[in-house]
This record gives sequence, C-alpha cells and structure tokens, in this order.
Amino acid sequence: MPTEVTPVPRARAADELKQAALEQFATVGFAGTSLQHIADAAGYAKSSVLYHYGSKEALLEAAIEPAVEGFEAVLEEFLAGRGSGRRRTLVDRVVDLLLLHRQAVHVFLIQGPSLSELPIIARANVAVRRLAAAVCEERESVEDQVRFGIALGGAAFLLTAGRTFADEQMIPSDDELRDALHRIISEILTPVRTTGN
Amino acid sequence: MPTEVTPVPRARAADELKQAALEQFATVGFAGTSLQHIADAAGYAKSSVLYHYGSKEALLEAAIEPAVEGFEAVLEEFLAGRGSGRRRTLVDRVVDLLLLHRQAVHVFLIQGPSLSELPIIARANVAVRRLAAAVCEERESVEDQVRFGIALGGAAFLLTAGRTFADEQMIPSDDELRDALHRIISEILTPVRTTGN
DNA sequence: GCAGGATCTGACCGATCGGTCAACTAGCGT
DNA sequence: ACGCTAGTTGACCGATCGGTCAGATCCTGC
Repeated sequence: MPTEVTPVPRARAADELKQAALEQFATVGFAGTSLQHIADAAGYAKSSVLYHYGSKEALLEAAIEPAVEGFEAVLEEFLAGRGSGRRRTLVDRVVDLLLLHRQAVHVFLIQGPSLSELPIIARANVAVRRLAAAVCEERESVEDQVRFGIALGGAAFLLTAGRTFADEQMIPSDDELRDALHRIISEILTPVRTTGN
Repeated sequence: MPTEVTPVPRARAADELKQAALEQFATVGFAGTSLQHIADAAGYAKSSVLYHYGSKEALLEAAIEPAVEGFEAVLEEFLAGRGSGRRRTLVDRVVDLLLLHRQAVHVFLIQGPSLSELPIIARANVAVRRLAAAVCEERESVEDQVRFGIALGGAAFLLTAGRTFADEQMIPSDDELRDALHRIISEILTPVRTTGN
C-alpha cells in the first residue's frame, strides 16, 4: 500500500483554486467568471473558494499580485540602476515576467480599464504607466507611445489569446518564445535605424 | 415648422443599443456585460434590447459582423490580386479596419478563444487565421507567427485598452494613429533579415 | 376617428450570481 | 478518550442574470 495518492498535499487547495481562477479570469474575464466555475474546474465546492479567499476580488488580488510585484521590482531595479545596458536588461526582465505571469498580465492589461476600481488593478495600472514612461524615457512622442503599446499589448495577446490563431502543431516552446519576443520587442522599441540594412 | 427635431430617425434605437453594447463588450467582456447595463447606457429598457435583437448573442453578432465582413473582404481582395504592392495595400486596408472597427476587433481578438462556439466569432477566428497565413505567406516560421501576433494583438490593445495607460492630454488623432500604426506594423512584419522573397 | 403595425415597457419566470452560515469531517496534541 | 483547529461542504439568502409576454404608446394610412 504505497502512499502515492497524496504525496505532496502542501497548500494544495488554495493554489489549485488560484490557478483555476487565473485561467478563467484570463480567458472569460473577471466579470464573466463565476466562483462556481472556478470551484468546478478545481474540483471543489463554491464554498471552499470563499473559505480560502474571502471574496471574488480577494481571489483576483491573490492571483495577480505576484505578477504586479514582479513588474514593480523590475521597474525599481531599472530606475535605480545606471549604465549602458539598462534598457536591454529591462526588456530582458520584462519578457521573462511576461512569460512567467502571462495570464496575470493578460488580466490587468486587457481588463485594467474596466477593473481600475480594484486596488490591485489600480496598482498594476500605475506600474504599467511608469513602465511606459521608463521605456519611452524623455522622448514622449506619439509614435513612442504607440510603439510601447504595441510591444506590450502584442506580447500579452500573443501569449494568451493568440494561441488560438496559431497552427496547432506549431506550438513554440517558452525558450523559442522568449528569444523571438526579446528580439522583436527590442526591434519595435528601437526606432527605425536604416531598415534597408 | 422645421423638421430638425428628428430629421433622420431611421433605426435610431437599434443603432444606439448596438453601439452601447459594443462598448460594453469591448471593455467588460461579453460574459461580463448584462443586457440591463446596455439598456441603461443607451437609455432604454432591457426589454427593448431583446425586441430589436432577439438574444444577447444576436446582439453581439449584429455588433461585430460589419467588422468581420470588412476583414473577409480585404482578405479576398488580397488573395485575388497580384502585383508588387499587394502586401503594402493589405497592411493599409487592415490598419483602416482596425481604426474603424476598433471595439469589434478587440472583442473577437481578445475574447475569440472563449466565444468560439458562437458562429460569428468562429467566422472571425477563421478570417484571422487566413489573414495570418496570408501575411506570413509560405514562410511559416515561429518568428513570423510571433511577429504577426504582436502586430495584430498590439494594435488591438493599443486602440482600446491601451488608452488607459496613455497620458490624458496626449490623445492622438486617428490620422496620427493611422500613420504611426502603418509605419510600425509594416516594420514589424518586415524582418530585418534580408529575405529577398 | 380609427384600425393596425411598429415600438417600448413593466411584470414576471427559472436559473445563476456572490456571499453567509452551520454542520460535518478529518487530523493532532493531550 | 477529549477538545481544538483547519478544511470542506450543502443549504440558503437577496440580487441579478437572460429571456418571455401581455399590454401601453406611438405613428401612419384610411
């Protein structure tokens, strides 16, 4: 009689529910996700969701807070540092965060406008605005804003909803994605330097 | 006795409700939008929504069908044509469609995966896939798919949710946006590597 | 005036929403 | 054995969901 049934029961339920909620939030949206669906997806009762997280909003906060904190940390690191490789390092870190927290990013980027009354979303929106200012630096032309928006929103789209439109047999690995994302985003954020080259 | 009060009362309510619905769908999501909110935003009763459009799904279909048809038409034009300026013309047309139907595009791009059971959304998803194939042409590398996804999803994000993260006093005009979008998207879709084609 | 269609609405329906609560079942130190 | 705590759940609550339906109101042709 091996004990293989539940070898690692550590914080099982809370994390399972959080992950199920994150997937629903990123696909159907926060308003369109019901606690019942989250509970069903994770194999629990609706009451259990409200036991581990006091409310639907608290669940959202727990689900995306790590991602927001990641962006804030990367931003602080960039603002505190100096040197020539700063921008490159920033793009590096941001791409890693996008890959690691793709669902959370999708939530507070796409649904940020409609959920800005929630404290955690407001925090995320502030972080994104500061990131935009950092990337565009002092040159705050319209084109720079557009470049930043396309790069960030495009990456968020690609990593979640975009998978639906790709060929099924062509699912790139995260390493491939990281490589391509870093190259393309750097290219987008670096204004045209003689494309003919 | 001027007839200025209601010079063009043609299909007034239906269009107002459709527009209100489109804005809600694009911001809060289809599942998160209630018929009551749509009716309130347009100044009608919930019953009126269901009088003009038989169901919530029918309302969504009416709201985004023009955009889907626009993309299908542009796609057909591209596939039927020949010549050197085809790709440039395609990007031109697509950017115009993105600006004209920005909310509808946001709906079937972002929520496409979760609403694919609705016929109109399935149609839109097919159109987007065909567009991806047309843009990437025969070269179907991972990087090309990523470039297309970033360009399309980034533009969709920028034109709707992205406005939240921009400076309030820096709201670019549609002409500025069209110009910047066309330049940047062309740049993204044209790899730096010298693939002569 | 009046019939009749188009439009608009409130009342209502069953289902589901987020959330509360009491009860139940483990496990665990004593 | 005991009590205690954490975890889990079904029953239940008021509110809201999408949708139905019978009128009320309007406009227009006669």
